[in-house]
Amino acid sequence: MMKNDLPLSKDEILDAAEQVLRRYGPDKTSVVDVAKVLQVSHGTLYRHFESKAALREAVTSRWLHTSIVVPLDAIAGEIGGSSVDRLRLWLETLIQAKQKFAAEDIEMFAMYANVTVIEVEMISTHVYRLIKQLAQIIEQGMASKELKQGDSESIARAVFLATSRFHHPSHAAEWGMGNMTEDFENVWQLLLGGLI
Amino acid sequence: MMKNDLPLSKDEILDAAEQVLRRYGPDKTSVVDVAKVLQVSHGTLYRHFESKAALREAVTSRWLHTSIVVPLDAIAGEIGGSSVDRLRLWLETLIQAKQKFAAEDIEMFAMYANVTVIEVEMISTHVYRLIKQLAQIIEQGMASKELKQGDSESIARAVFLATSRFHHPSHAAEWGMGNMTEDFENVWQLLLGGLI
DNA sequence: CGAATGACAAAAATCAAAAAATGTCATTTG
DNA sequence: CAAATGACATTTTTTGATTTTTGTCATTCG
Repeated sequence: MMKNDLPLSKDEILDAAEQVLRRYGPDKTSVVDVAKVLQVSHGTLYRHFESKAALREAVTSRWLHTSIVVPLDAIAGEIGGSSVDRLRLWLETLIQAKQKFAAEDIEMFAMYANVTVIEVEMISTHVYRLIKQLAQIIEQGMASKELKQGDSESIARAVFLATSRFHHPSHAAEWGMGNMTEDFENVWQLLLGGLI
Repeated sequence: MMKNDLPLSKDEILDAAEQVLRRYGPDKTSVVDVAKVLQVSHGTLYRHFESKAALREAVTSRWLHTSIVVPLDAIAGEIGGSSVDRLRLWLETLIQAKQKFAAEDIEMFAMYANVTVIEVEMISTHVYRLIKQLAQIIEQGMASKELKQGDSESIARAVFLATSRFHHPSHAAEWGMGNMTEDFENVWQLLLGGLI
């Protein structure tokens, strides 16, 4: 029983999976539920994804890309203007996006937090991409003498790691408790001293 | 049925609890198990601790104090010598202690990681104590002009937060994966730039 | 023939009954 | 009489039987 004659695409499956996931949450979502939405048999989904884990990873990966990587890339890709400002904007955008999703897109964030623990490979790739963006900003700053010279990628990684508490999902419980804004401001000032 | 005529002390109970906990792990340890070791009835323990949670908290608190706070206090309390060196030593000692316990004293570390999530009050007190130690080192550095002037406590807090990834228990899974040593070195260099 | 199906075995989640643990307190003990 | 007990009600965990879900693949469909 197929929905229509068009062949089933990966993106259609991801759309359905994301929709079901948002409705039922990551724990209560089964492959059969996803298949039902698409009006196909669950066996069909296994022609497109190796396993349920692979499907979850794909959903998370796409979500991370569109809601985190793309917006940040727009900032990192800008040319001209102050690198320091752009660096700060990039970090604030990352942090706000994570904290906003943790509060509002709860089911997706729960899945992402889970995947972070399980799918180490996929997450390191994602993190590496983000660090590359940071390095891009930092390189520009070095070129314009706005920032101290140094190995942009090491420094980018250090900046990313030093701000983990504000964007890593395993700290989500602490967000919204203390003075996140003030804490970030202090860390930023400290890092800035090492950067300029 | 008492072990002997001496009245039961809190420390005796904590010793027994810690022993049972190390043997069975935090999940499988019951108040009755602890009472059995002490050869008293479990009701007796409730004369000394309000609840099982309070007992767990007390065990964790004592463990944190002797294995983390005291050794670090020795470093923070030293007088003379380079503050930068002491600061680095303090951080390395904290990080090594945490990572060592995560690997070797698995049951106690599991309980501590758990308590970190549940007993927010107790952990903030502990963290505040550590930040005070850091501030002490930083103040000395400021007095001797080794470090830039500034609000020592804000800076201490920023240093602590910026190094979270290396000592916060919710990152324990990541320890022993990548290049923790190199990553810390890079973060340290970055922070140092902001400090001196 | 490529895409989809659905029957099936194996693995995992669920649920309700049973067992164990927590926490209270009237009573006992030294 | 201060300290400890252990019987008891309540809550939580365990257990094992049952159901659901995952993943495979021989067969069907267009």
